[in-house]
Amino acid sequence: MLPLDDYVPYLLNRAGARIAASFSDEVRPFGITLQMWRALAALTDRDGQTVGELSGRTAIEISTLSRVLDGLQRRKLVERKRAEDDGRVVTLYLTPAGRTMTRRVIPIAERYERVAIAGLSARDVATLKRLLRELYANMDKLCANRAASDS
Amino acid sequence: MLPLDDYVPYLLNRAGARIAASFSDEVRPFGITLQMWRALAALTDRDGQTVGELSGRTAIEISTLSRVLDGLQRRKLVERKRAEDDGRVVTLYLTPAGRTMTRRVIPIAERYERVAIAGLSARDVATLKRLLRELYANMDKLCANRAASDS
DNA sequence: AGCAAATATTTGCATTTGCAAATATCGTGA
DNA sequence: TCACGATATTTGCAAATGCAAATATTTGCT
Repeated sequence: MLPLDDYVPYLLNRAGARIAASFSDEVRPFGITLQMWRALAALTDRDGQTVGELSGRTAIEISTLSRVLDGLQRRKLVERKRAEDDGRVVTLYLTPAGRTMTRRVIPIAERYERVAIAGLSARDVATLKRLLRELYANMDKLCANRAASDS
Repeated sequence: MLPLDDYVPYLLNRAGARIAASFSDEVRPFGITLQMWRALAALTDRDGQTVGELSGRTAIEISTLSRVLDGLQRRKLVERKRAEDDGRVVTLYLTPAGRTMTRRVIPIAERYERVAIAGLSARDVATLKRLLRELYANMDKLCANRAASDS
């Protein structure tokens, strides 16, 4: 049979959905959505990324991301620049207001990290992070294979 | 600063989004969505659940779930029954067609489990499952606290 | 140089989502 | 028993999402 509580994708989805819902509530007062925050955070981490890179890093579907960026741009938190060397590519930069927004939200994000891993040992947390990264890499490989076999 | 690749909610969201997107592609040919599958799987695990219970178990927002159930009912995969002892409650049952659908999709789900955890030791997998369950419980506590303080 | 294929991003359109309000039923205390 | 608050589910409506097609630019081939 199907032991649901022992099935990794289910556990992952469920935990992810719960934390996403809570965090959405937290950033709403700032006038941004969870996806907007995820894009902002990824841009804070590294400036000047392209839309495609950002999509890969955040796992936000690229056309969705394009509209998330519309919102961020309208709110003057992010700037889009057409790259000079390759006119197809759009590079993304935080505005000063975007940086301010990030500074304000980071404490909340840090609180969520603490709440999420409450009661876990440092060793467990390190393991969890490593495993989530490996899992992501595994799914990436699958995507690549599927893309290759579609052609 | 914000070491994004070391931040649990981000890693979780990212891995969850990626696996969800791939799995959606897999169940689409069966005419169902990922959320429909998650509901079906949870009902296979235990029959006769209420809408609220199912929402809690799947972390699908309850009004969304209500409409997911509309879809499942229209496809004759799930039946809604008003409970006899409490007229507010709706209990949910798989139809034979629902059970057939589940039987067909389970092999795909099992393949995804294998792909997701490829390269991880049995010990690591056990740890991952335990940690994901604890994390979910932690977020549940947070939700409960927030709900209490809102009143 | 010139054109077809490849790559990056955006947009059209239909579906899905979720907050808030509505609806339906139950439980409790006067 | 009759209101009134609590609980369970559904629905209204606006926003978010994602597939497929459109657009814009570059690269490779001749």
